[in-house]
Amino acid sequence: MSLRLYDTLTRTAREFVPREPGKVGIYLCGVTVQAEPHIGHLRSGVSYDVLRRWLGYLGYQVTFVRNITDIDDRVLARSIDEGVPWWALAYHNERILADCYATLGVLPPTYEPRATGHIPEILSLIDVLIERGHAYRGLGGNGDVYFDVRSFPEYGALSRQQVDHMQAAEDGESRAKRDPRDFALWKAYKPTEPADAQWATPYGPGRPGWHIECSAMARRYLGDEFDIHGGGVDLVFPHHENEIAQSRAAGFGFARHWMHNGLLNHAGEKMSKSIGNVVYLRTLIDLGLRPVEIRYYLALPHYRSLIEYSEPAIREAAAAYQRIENFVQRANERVGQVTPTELPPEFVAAMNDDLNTPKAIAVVHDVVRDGNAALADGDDTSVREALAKVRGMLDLLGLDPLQAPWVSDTRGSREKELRAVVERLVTSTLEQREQARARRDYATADALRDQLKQAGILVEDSPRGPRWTLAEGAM
RNA sequence: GGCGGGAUGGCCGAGUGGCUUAGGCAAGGGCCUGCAAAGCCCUGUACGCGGGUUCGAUUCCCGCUCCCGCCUCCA
Repeated sequence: MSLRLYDTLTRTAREFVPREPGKVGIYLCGVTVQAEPHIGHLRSGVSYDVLRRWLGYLGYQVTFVRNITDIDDRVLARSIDEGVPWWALAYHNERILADCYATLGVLPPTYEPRATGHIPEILSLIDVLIERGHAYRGLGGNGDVYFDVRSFPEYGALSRQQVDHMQAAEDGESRAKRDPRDFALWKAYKPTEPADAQWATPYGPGRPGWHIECSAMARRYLGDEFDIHGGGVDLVFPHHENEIAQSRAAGFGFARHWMHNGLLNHAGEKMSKSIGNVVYLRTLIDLGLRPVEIRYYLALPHYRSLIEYSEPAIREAAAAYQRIENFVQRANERVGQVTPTELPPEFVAAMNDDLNTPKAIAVVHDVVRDGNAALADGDDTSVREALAKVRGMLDLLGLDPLQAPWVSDTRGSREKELRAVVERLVTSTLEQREQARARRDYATADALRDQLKQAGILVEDSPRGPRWTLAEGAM
């Protein structure tokens, strides 16, 4: 069974055929680091992380490039507002972004290039476009360089727009353009911008336009042609359309497959700083949600569907994840480490069908149910089998509770010792409780259980004796 | 105005021309338990509205309503 992925260019789910057998190159439009990322940005990160893990499962060697836009109008504007250097602002937010990704278990990309680190690549691409007659210097010598949309007949193919039907941008530079729809490859330095936000070039001092960096960096790390290009649906036009125009007009094959994730809305609108409806990762953590639960929430709906954020919905997702996690913990206590087994075919089929994670997770729940029944029946063979399957599936979604980063690393800390101490204390109390239960002194038994609960420890009885866990929010 | 996506049971969320019509959360009933927790079993009977195609449509076609996104910075 082969992987089928929806391709925005053809508007169909197509079989994924790598350019080179066994290898996949992916370019994902990352984030402009003008501010702290919100969970909408992070959703995109999680979606493509699942894709990447799945490609790895299918045996591909994945080169995953996710860029950082560290200079653009907004970064500069904000740096002036805040009175900090634009590069300091960008780096500060880049660190927060990296931290958020790590918190949600998003694997680091193979490369994470920054726009400002690729000025030479950008300039040489612009040169090629000028040479080939697809770009020109701003009329009247304004120092900008524009892409000539009319020179590229395919323009509009991705977004299915026709140049003539587009609303012309009414920016101040329109008089310097041959056509109002032409877009800037290079932007001349303006005195209102930070003095250090400029590079000397044959066209005059300035900085790159937004779209050109992706064309330049994708080529730098993935070559003239590569497998998959991804980003949010809000990037289809103009950003990705312009990338295609730049790269293909320059003579490169560019992306063979276009993927776009759905957005995350809040209060009926797209989450965005300017609308003011943003929710941050830390907001959710302050709500008592654990990162793994947040990841589950973001990974559960199909990547192309819209998520309308709401607190009840994310809490519900947390409860659903806990059900899975409960099984994994219990089963692990019973049978311990399991050897990886083949994944359920329904799971594989769902993932191969344009990454149908809701269906795939339904399979996880099905196996969890069987596993719970096996646990109740004391059928360790079946428990072991179910656990291996569940953990295998969860691992590909980045949700295995027994895998990093969800298990705490106690190496070199005293936490391990602390745990051992708690273990001894709880065990001793539980022994007293068992003695009380044995003599049918339930008042004492219940008092001991309540005492532990007060301390944040939940006790459950089973035919195999009591079991304890840390209560939710025991901190 | 142009281009796209969507409306599924109390809620979240897949999916399908008919067959026992995902999965989860919540709810009710049962089992298990000293009680509880966890778990297992059972129950609900949904596809925005109006037409059409069809033996049969939630699923295909047409129209309508409403929502979201893009066309300006945007994952």
